[in-house]
Amino acid sequence: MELAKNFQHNEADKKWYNHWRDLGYFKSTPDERPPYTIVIPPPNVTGVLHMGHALNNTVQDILIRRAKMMGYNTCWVPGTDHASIATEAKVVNMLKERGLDKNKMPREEFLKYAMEWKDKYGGIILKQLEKLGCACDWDRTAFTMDDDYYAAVIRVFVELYEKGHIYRGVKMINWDPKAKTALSDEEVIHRQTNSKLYYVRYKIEGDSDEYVTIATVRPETILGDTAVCVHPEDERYAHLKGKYCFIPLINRRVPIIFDDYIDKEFGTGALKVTPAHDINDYNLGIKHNLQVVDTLNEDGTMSEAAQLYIGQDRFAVRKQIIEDLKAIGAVVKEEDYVNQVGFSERTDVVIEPRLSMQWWCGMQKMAAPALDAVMTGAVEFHPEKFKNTYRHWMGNIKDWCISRQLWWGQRIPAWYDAEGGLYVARTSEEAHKQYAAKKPALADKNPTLRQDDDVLDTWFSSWLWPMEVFNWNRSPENKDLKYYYPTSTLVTAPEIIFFWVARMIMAGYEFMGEKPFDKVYFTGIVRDKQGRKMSKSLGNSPDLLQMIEDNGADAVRFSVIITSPAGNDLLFDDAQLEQGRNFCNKMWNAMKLVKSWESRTLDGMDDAQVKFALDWMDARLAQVAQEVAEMMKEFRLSEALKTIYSLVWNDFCSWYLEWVKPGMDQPISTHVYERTVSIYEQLLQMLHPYLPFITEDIYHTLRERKAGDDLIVRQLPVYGTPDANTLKGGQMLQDLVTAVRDTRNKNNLKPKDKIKLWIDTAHHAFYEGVQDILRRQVNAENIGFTKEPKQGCISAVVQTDKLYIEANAGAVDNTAQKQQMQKDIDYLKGFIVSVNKKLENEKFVNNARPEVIDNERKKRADAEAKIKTLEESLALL
RNA sequence: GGGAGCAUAGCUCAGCUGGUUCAGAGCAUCUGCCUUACAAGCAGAGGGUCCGCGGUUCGAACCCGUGUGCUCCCA
Repeated sequence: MELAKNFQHNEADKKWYNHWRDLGYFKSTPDERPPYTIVIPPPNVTGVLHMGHALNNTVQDILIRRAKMMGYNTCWVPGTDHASIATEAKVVNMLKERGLDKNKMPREEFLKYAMEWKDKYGGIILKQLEKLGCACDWDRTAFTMDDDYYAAVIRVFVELYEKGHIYRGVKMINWDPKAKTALSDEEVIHRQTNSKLYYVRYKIEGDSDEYVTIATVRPETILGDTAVCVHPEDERYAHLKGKYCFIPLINRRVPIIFDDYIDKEFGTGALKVTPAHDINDYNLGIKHNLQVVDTLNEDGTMSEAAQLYIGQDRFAVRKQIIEDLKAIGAVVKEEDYVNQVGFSERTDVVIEPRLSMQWWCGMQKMAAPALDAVMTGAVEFHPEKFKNTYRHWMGNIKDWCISRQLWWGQRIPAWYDAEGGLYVARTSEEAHKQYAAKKPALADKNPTLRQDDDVLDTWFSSWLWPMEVFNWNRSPENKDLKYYYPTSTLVTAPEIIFFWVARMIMAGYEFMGEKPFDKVYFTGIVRDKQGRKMSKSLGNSPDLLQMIEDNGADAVRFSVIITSPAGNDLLFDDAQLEQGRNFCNKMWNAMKLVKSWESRTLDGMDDAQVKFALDWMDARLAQVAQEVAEMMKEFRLSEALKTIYSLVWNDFCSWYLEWVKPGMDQPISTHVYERTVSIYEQLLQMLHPYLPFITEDIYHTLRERKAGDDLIVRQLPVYGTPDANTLKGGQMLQDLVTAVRDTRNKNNLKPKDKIKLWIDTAHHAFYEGVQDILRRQVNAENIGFTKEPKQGCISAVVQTDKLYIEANAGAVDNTAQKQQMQKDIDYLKGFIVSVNKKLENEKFVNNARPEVIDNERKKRADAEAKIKTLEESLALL
């Protein structure tokens, strides 16, 4: 078979993904093996694959594939999240394009459109994950609005209500005037914003022409002011005790109140109090029994209660009211001011604090075991630093606003009767039963109970994800749930530690009595070369699918992992993509080389000459396997990949293959060939979780495989302890080769110029074993041993061995070499001085550990020996 | 305002319990090679005040303090 010049990723990606899937390698059913389970952080149905997903899902795929090769029964559950706000907005837009209006259709009709939209677009992102190579069990694909899932959410709501965790109440909430819904605190993003601080004076009641001046960045809320507050110890205002002032433009008479909540230094020290539109003002209002005037409509326009500007947008009014206040001389001054403004995570509009009746979930009780689990390490966080963040949030946790004024989502299972009575039940029938029990007299009059219009926060459904994807609600004792739960590892972004991770842990303990996962690995954030977060608005997010198409999934995976140290942000750069591509090419070429030997094998050849290479490569494999295992335990994926990369490129390609390479058209020992193939297979195994496609492809190209012999399921071998001497010998051999090549370079000897190499060494046995390799690697005609300096040769030193290079070339210029040797000698002498200082220091000898002292002595002895060798060689030059 | 983290080669980062064979890797750069798998390559090389200052210690990239700069989270 003629092999392609390069790895053809387009064909291979498709071919092997289908192969794995069709043979059922992604599927999992409980058996006697230990499980390794991951539930995908469900991407939003509205989304398309971006770099963040690429990183997150590549990490999960690596963990899954590695676990698969280590004998675990791996189960990676994919799925999507219904994303209440985002999806509803998309569907509303779609309707608008078709000339339809959500507000003019019944709820059921809207939901039909929404479901239609979800069916059409909701699966796109999962299809894209296939392109990346994700080994998900597609038969288990879940969705947070599936019927069973929906029922689970309702059940949880009812149970928590019955336990007293869930309640209904009026509180200050974060209102999104675009989506026209309440949001939880976590859905508000605070951003530094350039604003203006306006100083406005309010006339004091009475005959005198006295004013009190307040400062505000939201002048439109003046119309909702119901007091002015000052500090009780502020002498400037002491005389205003018991007085009233008038809100300008509308002349509302409001009291001047005193409270030590006030910061005397801020603004004028006098605060306008708007209980309906600021949480702190609201609290002040309760304390001082103030009137509440809600001046905003749900869409962010002014309400009738504002008296002025009714129906105009809040930001237009902000400008207009200042003009109008100026006209009556009420504006004292204005200045630039930088403050934090809350924006909606989904719609990016400015959030309005607003008093509103909503459903709340009490968090304190559920937080306790969840906090404990992470602090004691029952649930491990990687990197550990996130434990701090978690503790801080859990320690200051507030009740969760779970109702949303939307239709797309689980509708709140609460019913109201005509008198305002409330019934929380899983079904309408049950609600009616409750009603009948409570009001038997009215029950047979066929009462109408009205269900709450609102739906639940999406996170109120996704916090059940690790249990509900295994059908907790339908059958809590089912064998999948028992086998796969708690799941093994959750891989997610630190930005949703509160939204999701914390709440899943709470739900796990609350409903399962058990944590949802053993470990959480937080990946970094994907940034561009300049360190900016990748985002749609910046347009700095590359087209991932195109990137996969152009470079292959393996190169993309390589690039996102190689630059992504555990838990740190990832600076994405095309250079890494190229590195990944080059690496694939390198492996392909190595395969071609090995393949070219297949037809040249010869039984019974004497392979003593290359035995060292085989032993050394085996030792390196064992060593790296051990290192990689350690790194993977700590989620140091990037380091693990770097280590394997270097093993493949340097150890295997640059050294090993050269060491065993037969001469032009020469045969290769069958034994050496077989061992080489086996070594390559082991490298492929090690690498497979990171670069699944090319490794599987090479695995099958390397030799014919029986059905079912696929790399994805081939079990990793168990390696013994690598032989330290062999490893040391390999290093020595490499040092020798490099030293001779360097010397040749420095003396202008061309690679083709033949040399003779003489060695003065005490380690004959070692050289016997590697002589032939060394000879070929430095292109020497002959290697001999000597005890005497070789006159007329170029000399070099490796450790304490002296090398003499006899070249036919003309006069050699050894000035540079002399300088280098002298430099080395000087360095070593300095080194010995510092070691001696230590060894002569009584405090060091008395305090340091014995092995440290021994090591220092050994360093000194080694350095002395080396100096001696160097000096002798130098004298010769 | 509260909390967390970071600062090491041009860039991205390693450097676990302090011990000059410990100042490292990859990429980039430079030099020489179209050497019989690979120029998407091979062989070599250069490159650092380990952010500043102070302290602890026989000894500090590493520990402590402090300053500066940056990032993130929370209010």
